[in-house]
Amino acid sequence: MKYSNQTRLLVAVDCVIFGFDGADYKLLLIQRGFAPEKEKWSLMGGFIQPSESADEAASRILEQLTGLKEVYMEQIQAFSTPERDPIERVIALPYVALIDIEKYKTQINDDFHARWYNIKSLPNMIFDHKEMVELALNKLRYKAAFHPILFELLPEKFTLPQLQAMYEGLYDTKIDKRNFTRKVLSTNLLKKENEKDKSSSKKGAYYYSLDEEHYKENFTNIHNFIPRNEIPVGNE
Amino acid sequence: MKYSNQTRLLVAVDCVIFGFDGADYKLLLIQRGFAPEKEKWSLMGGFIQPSESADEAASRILEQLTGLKEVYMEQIQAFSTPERDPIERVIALPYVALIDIEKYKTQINDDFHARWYNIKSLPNMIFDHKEMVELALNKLRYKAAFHPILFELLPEKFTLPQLQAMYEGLYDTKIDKRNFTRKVLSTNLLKKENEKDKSSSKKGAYYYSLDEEHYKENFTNIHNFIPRNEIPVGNE
DNA sequence: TTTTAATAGTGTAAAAAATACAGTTAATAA
DNA sequence: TTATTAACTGTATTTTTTACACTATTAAAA
Repeated sequence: MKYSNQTRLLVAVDCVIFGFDGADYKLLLIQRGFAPEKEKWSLMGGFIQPSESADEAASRILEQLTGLKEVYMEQIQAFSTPERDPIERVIALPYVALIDIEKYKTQINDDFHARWYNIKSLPNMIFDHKEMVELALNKLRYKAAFHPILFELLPEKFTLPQLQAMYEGLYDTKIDKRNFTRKVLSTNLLKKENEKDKSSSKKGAYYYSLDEEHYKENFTNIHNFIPRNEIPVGNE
Repeated sequence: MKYSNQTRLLVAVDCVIFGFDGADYKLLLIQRGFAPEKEKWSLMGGFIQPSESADEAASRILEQLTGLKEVYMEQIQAFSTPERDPIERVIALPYVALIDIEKYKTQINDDFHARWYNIKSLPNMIFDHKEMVELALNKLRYKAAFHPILFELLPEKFTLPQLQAMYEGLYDTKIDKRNFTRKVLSTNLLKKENEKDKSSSKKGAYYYSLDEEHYKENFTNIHNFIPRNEIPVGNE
């Protein structure tokens, strides 16, 4: 038994995969292997299969490209205009994924000719993928203003200067070091390690790591790492 | 030309339509007119047609039931588990809609046997519609904590006690009247009218209305009408 | 006419949070 | 030993938020 006289459509998920390399935000793009727009740059995506939910499809597709499982992903608004794909109508469910850029470097799947692009100089992309990236970035800026999601971009151990650079990069602003440190440490989300990162200064900066338990418990709480006047006007 | 060897699916939008009657939040439900689950309560929904986007479908479906156009609507996360509809797989895109309950009362479309239910005593609903409502409520609570969206539920003229009752109802809490008034008026979103609502007190409460221009300009800004400790842990 | 009752309206002091701001420390390299 | 470079740290001020209670208005009742 089926619903009759209704049109069925292709439904795809597209992964907007962000990384942070210590200085810049990067987006992982692939070179599309098939027509139309063969060899143009594209988000990694795929059609939802009969056996899987959208979340499962997104995880599958992310793993296919990066080898990574259990990645922080979040669905954003569907893209659904009838003509967005010239071949055939496809409803796209975009997912924002935040990964530790180092974890991907080890596992390059050459099948897709993937490449990290600086988000400030993105290539032309197929269809409406650029819009998806813009929406994803707005969402990320909005959400990161209140929730500590950016930690997903960092390796297990990181320094406060790295953390601050990550926030400064996302909002393209300078934040006062003393105020930033105070706010971050007051959340008790971080544990100080007895080890320094000497790679970027003579003095060296202490490593910190996430207090995983506290992090999970307080993930959905409202935090405020960035100054009031840098909080973006909200797209969500 | 088509994408080959891919499964096409039905895609529906479902409208989670909220109203506020001065005391309680209400949800507009319909009695499903066809199998399966005929006569069970359901969100108003429908399949996306070939010519329309999801947003357009949601607007069409909302108008079909309520007669209202240009209603505040927002898409929330897709529901996509393969078995959610027993007849056939359907991907559902739920939309939250906020309407002035008075505007609907005048235009009851009897075809759907629609009814307002208090959100505190919802009937059994088909499929996963209850989950959609829960998700929509969480989203509403979260968003309304930072953005002045609840005004969409009020008529053109409303009083401060009404406004406060609406916020208190959503968060199921009591808010200090003086602090609430100060915060609300400091946004300059409201214009005081020279007229009182005498229906709920002898003294009468002054009507206020939205300063439409200021409202639209500041809609996406971050506001804070509710006390810090009532801000919900975030689902978004 | 006076009293009662019920809700609307209003201000201030204290606490908490956010901001602005600059000198000292540590370690390597010269 | 000195110079260089980035990490680290504290306080005073401003802004925001909170806590808290009495007066005003008017219709209805006495």
